[in-house]
Amino acid sequence: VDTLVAIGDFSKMTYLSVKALRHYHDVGLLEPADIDPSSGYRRYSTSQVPVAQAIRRFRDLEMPLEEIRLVLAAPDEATGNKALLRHLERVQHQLEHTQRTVASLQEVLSAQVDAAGLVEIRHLPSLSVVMHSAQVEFDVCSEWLPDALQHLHDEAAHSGQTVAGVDGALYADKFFEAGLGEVTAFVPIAGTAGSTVMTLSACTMAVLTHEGPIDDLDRTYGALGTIVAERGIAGSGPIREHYIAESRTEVCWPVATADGG
Amino acid sequence: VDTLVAIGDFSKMTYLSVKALRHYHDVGLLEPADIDPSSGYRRYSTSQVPVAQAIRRFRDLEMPLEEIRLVLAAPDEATGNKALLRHLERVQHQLEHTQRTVASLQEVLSAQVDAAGLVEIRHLPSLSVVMHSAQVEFDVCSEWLPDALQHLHDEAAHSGQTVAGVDGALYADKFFEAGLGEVTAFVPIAGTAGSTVMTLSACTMAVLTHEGPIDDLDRTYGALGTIVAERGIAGSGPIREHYIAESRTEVCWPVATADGG
DNA sequence: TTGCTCCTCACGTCACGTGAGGTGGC
DNA sequence: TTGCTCCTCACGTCACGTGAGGTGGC
Repeated sequence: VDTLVAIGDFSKMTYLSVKALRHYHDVGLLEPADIDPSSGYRRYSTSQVPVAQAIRRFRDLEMPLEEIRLVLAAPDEATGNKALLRHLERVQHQLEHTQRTVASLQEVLSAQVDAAGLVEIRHLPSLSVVMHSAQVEFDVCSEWLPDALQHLHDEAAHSGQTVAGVDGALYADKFFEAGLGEVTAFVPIAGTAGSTVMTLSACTMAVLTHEGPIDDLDRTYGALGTIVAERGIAGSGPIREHYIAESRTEVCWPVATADGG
Repeated sequence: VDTLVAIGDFSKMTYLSVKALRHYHDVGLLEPADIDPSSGYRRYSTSQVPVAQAIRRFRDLEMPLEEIRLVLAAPDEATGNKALLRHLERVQHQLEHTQRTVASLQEVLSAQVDAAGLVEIRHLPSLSVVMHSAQVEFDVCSEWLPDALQHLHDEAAHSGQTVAGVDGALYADKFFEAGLGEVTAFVPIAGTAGSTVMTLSACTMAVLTHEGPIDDLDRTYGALGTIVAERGIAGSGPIREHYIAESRTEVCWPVATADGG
């Protein structure tokens, strides 16, 4: 009942290149309905047109072939839709990020911020916190962090602990340098350490407050790192951020102290 | 006067991974300010922070490294901005396309269009036209075609020719099958062939009218190709489109005729 | 002196694209 | 019979990432 067509015709019906179709066959994403045993010619059924067009749309949304395979092979529609929606959310975030990047590009191309007078060397006292650490990819951190902080707040409320300060996070060097590393979300808690409450030890850091769109946070990192390097006071340890308000973030850069802290 | 920092610190100041920084050095996009001759250690100047951050933003916008190099190496600002704006236009188109794709995804995932009753076998008479052919990439055709048609209209007006029909284009098989092939834009002209006016010879084609968003044009191709294949009337030659109105396109698929036309 | 940072290959990844060289179908 | 379509390798591309194996700096 199905009509079979050669790969060239199927290409025109789906807007997928012949090379792409052969690749999808190789990786088992879209198998031809039939293969001529003597010539090896692929024959596609016209009933495969819709799935091929769906694949093309997924690829237009930059969905990886493996994810497309999962969506198409989902045992039920709910499972497939869940994976699809997760990807669409990511696309949506990417879209918004791109638009903000375009909007702020001119500003960024102008000269570097001069923030020398705004950097403050601050002794941060030790702090009782609930915390959660994980290996996080740079690209997904902006999705991971709010979830992690929300969880910490929920747990604190649930166990009757009192939040006693502003949310924050620690970022291992590798997180920046390799694009993947340990990130620790923390929420300050009143009282002293116990089974769930940990202590962040005191340290001295150079602090610069970032105000404005979070996409420009790198500019504050650049300005702060520059000043620490110019003064020759670089220390070691994770970078720390304090989330004062929606568009107000303190960036804390480790500096060396006389006592080696 | 410049302060030099190691690659790890520069990574944190710019949000570029160490691997990316080394790669940019290898390809000559961003050279360290200094390289230790004995150890090979790269040293970056804090004054390089802004250009590195600009590179990161360009990459966020998927600008290829070669294009970034051109923007950064532009002899004057106008030249660089021109290349940048061209890319931003492409990004903007991509953004809009992605948003339309997301919006129409549900619809597309439903069953294939049944257009059997709407396909018409039509004998297209020979036609006097002004035309322009070029090798066009699939991805840029929607930008190329309006320009090409506009040029043809301008030339026709300039040489006193009368437009006598609706704009159209021919698409070689390779355009779809290899993602790159000959596309011919044409505008019908009153009168007969001369030095600039050519003749499209008569042919018989299966015609299906696409209505609605242009992003769904593949669905009409799929439906039309399916019907031609099912009836076993496939012919050869380029596919032809007629641009009747803003969201109304006739798709013409070559069919075989008794006389071999 | 001990780690830690940094170095250079060499190879892998992802989704195809690019030929080369050859056979099958109408 | 002649092209034209289709086939299978093998390798290239782009922008890095992933180790392996080793040296330098504080």
